[in-house]
Amino acid sequence: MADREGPRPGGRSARVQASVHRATRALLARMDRAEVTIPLIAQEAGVTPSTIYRRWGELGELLADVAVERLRPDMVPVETGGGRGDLLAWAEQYAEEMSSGIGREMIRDVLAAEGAAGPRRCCSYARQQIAVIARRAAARGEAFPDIDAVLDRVIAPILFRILFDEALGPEQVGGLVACAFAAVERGGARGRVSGSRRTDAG
Amino acid sequence: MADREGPRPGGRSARVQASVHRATRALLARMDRAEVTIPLIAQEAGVTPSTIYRRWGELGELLADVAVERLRPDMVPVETGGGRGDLLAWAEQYAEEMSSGIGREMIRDVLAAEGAAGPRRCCSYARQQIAVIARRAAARGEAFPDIDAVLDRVIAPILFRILFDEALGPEQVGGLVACAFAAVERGGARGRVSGSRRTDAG
DNA sequence: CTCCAAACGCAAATAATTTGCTTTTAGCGC
DNA sequence: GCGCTAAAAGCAAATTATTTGCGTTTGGAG
Repeated sequence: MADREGPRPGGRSARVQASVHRATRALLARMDRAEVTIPLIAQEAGVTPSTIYRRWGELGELLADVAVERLRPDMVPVETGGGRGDLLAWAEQYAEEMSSGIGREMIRDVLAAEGAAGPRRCCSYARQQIAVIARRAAARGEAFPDIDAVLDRVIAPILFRILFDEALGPEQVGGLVACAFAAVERGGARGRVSGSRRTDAG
Repeated sequence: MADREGPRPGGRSARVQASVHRATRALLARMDRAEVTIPLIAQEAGVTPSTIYRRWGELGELLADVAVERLRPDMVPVETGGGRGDLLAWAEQYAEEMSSGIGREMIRDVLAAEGAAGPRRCCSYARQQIAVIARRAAARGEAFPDIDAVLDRVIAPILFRILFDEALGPEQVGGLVACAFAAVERGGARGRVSGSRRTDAG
């Protein structure tokens, strides 16, 4: 649970980063994304543009940085009494948040950035949330699909439809959750059909 | 099957568009994406930058335009004798192409552009290819999953892993195809678990 | 053939990005 | 606590990209 990559929280560097992030969020809320520029953000943050250029390189990297931070889950998944209900509730909320205009923009910002670090962090956020639900289910002795099966069968379709087609509604998310559970309830095994996969959670 | 959105093929407008596209592809092949700029493309295409700015607005739009065109399938899915084999072969090739460096870049370019038209076109390309396979299977009297089920269970995980995590190998793609067929072979019904969805292909 | 509107070229004006150099500041050994 | 050092920030000039107004070309319609 490292705070940020800066040297020390409280130092000037951290202060600048926080200020730039805050300014970016403020501008993003106030105006269209296409009109947000680095000089604008710099002015809003009370910082010179070259500072931002040197630190982030280009606008896309900064937007991705801000988006990843906003995408970090801030709550524990709600408890409904059963693993399936937990997953359904979480997935429905996830789909709704990601389908919103701002959610879609954040995902695209994360994907547009140069490296693969941002997308992976988002993936690991989802993994962590699902892991919490899975752990609770296991503690109750319930069957629960493998985390990667949930990623493939629930998260992947949700994001795919948002990015490439049209966002799914709650009912269709329910179908995905049912599909994820179908395999577990059929065989005694985990939900995954094919070969092994690493099980790290980020 | 419209050719392009231009007025007429052969007109000046179409010639310019073709030249710009060609120049973009050439530069993309020759140098890093981060170094490709509109003035550079204009020079390579023998066109003034303002033409590109007025037509595409920004680099991202042009890159997306070029990427969508490159993503358009240029072959009919190979026939293996059965729908399942057809789907497996097609999905494996699709996963491999999309996992490559250039494939990943094209997907990201398409997603980064402003409107939703690019991503939708890519989605409909996949739909069309799957529809071809499904039609062949139907002609043979075989059971075959609903196209949307294939999108959710095969395409979505493939793209999700490429974009957010780590690309799947052929073996794992096989697992996805098996999953898509599991529901069809279980019930007599289509592969989809939940409510209705539009069935347009394009 | 002539006209019209859309698309292009050109060049000036504006805005963004890069860069060299100076100044500030956090972390560290004394 | 006190200076030292290196990383990060500020500043301003230089470069590069983007926008824009206006004249010219061109494809299509009457």
